[in-house]
Amino acid sequence: MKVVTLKQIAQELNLSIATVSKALKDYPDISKKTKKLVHDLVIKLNYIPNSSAVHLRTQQSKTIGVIIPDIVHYFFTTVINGILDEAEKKGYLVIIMQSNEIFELEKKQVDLLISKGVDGILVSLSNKTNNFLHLKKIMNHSIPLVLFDKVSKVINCSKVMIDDRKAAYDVVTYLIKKGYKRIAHFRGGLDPQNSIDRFLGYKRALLDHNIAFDPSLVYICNKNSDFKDGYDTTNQLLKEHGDSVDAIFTITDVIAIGALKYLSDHKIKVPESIAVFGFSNWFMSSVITPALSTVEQHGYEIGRKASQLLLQEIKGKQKGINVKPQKIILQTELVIRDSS
Amino acid sequence: MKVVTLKQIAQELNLSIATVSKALKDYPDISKKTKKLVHDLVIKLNYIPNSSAVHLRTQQSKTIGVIIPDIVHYFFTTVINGILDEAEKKGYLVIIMQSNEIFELEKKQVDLLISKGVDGILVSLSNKTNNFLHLKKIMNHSIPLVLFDKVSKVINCSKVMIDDRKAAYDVVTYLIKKGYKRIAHFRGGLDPQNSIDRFLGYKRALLDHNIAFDPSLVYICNKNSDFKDGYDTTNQLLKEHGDSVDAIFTITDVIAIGALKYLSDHKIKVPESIAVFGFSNWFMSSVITPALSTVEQHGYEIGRKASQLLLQEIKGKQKGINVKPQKIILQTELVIRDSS
DNA sequence: TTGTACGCGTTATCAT
DNA sequence: ATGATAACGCGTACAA
Repeated sequence: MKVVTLKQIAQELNLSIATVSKALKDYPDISKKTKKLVHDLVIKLNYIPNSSAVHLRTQQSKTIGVIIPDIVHYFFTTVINGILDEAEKKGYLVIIMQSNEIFELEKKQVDLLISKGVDGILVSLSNKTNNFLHLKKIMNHSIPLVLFDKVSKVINCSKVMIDDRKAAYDVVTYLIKKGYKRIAHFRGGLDPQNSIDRFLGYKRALLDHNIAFDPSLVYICNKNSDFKDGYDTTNQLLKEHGDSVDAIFTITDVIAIGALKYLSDHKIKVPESIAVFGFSNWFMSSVITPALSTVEQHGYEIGRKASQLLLQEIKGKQKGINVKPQKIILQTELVIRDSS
Repeated sequence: MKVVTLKQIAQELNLSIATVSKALKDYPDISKKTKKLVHDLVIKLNYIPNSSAVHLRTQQSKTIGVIIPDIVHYFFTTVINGILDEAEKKGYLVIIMQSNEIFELEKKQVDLLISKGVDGILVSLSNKTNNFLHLKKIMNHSIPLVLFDKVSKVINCSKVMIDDRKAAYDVVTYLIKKGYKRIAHFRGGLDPQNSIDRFLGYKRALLDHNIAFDPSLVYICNKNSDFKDGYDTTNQLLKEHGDSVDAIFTITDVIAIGALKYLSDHKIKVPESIAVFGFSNWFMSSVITPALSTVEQHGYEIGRKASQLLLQEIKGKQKGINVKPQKIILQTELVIRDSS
């Protein structure tokens, strides 16, 4: 079956391409009769417009691009879900690219998306991203850009995120109120903003409640950011601090679950001997025993909002309105379960 | 910053568009001097070719489309990861669409992808897909199509899948050899091929080992295909069969974990009183207590192979070679842990 | 060695 | 009510 174009339809009906095109777009100056003729043949021949041609002509690709560090991550998966739903509703397609936490890749992917002529771009920065020329390039091309989750303070574009510092503060305050005093923190790397912010929230909460901040209780736990990291770091923690520690606050649920596994393997009772508190509310967290206390981060909502914002900016741009960058901070909530 | 086209470059250098274009493509009939001039300006102005124009001209979009039922699924996530890696390697972009297990959506998404002019399409069918005209349409447009995981026997295109029947057969045979005799099966819906095949493998294994097949031990467990289904169905199973049952084989790990949770909540020992066997080797399965026995399905590999196959067919088509549909069946393996 | 001219499929303005 | 025509940006056969 040959691919059907307006031209074929026009020939078949002895009409001009222009007329067919207008008939399909329901222009008022085309007769009912012709419109019906065209519509019927279009259905019969299964005509599907060529979006590249439309794109070239209209300067709209009806496509947005997304760059995320890692798709195999429950949290990102929920975000993407939100993005897809919102985009789909407005008739946009989504190109997804994975930076694998590699800065060079992230840069290349930006170029690819620009070359594709996407109408807008959503980015969650890789942990290794430490300069932002590629984001500037996006803005220089006046392509709407929205950062989500892993954002940078340096770039002046719309952002959708949570208040990591506050969330961490709330966790640690909760633990302190519950009577825990020696609270360890398994943090992420030194660069990512959310790793920094969660750490700062942790520290601030301690100080605000007159508990000395002990740097030796803070572990960087980002080898692979997986469950084994949590397992191994717990091992190290207990070796270095014995049972003086009475709680662990981890930067992700996966790491918390690694910690729980270690504690369970070594018959250390949770939360009696040590409490564990995670971050993200990975749905698995409610299923394990003991169920994990954690922070609900509303990934789907983050994706939906980011998509909405982007689509708004795209629309604004097309209308020639200059939309100001917005910063949306979504609320988080403590989810208290059995591990704390 | 205005968007840069070949035209701008040409004007700036007082050359024709054709010369600039050829210089960039390293045509032998362009002088070194001109090439250097062009390249330098291209870098300075940050020229990025417009892919829609290229697409229109070359009939290649360097883009493939993927339709999957549900992205928030560890298994699919790993598949997508494989797809992205392979596509990226060959310079292809990936448009991901989610059917949400809705047949109507799946059909619409096929149209969208065709209209986008993707060079090829990968589909994992929704559970509710019961006719295949939309897939036929893809093939009629002579767009390469590869089905993966959830495939249909009716359509004659390339497929990448596992042998569900054999995998299930292996599981049940293993359980029988271990001494389990009253083995329940929590299956999926009646339509999806892999649900059917796993069930058939289960049944065949029983019969081959002289264990009567008892239909009352088979539960359809697909309300949401989540952990709660497993929890509730286990409840129902025990209510109806008491402790005569000594093993449960579930269609997915998530459901198995729901079952484990129920058993743990009710102090029923696993595997002493009841063994549990899952399917997929979701990475969480190794972390819970007791660690879940399951079937490794190699999702990443499925994605990689499917992508490879598709890219091959695309290449073949462009060379005018007619590539025969291939069927790749990837090996599965039993992963024996503590729950069986 | 460089440039001219055409076409990919569509939209939209302006004639007829 | 319909059609001729130009334009979007690029690639390439052919002419100069």
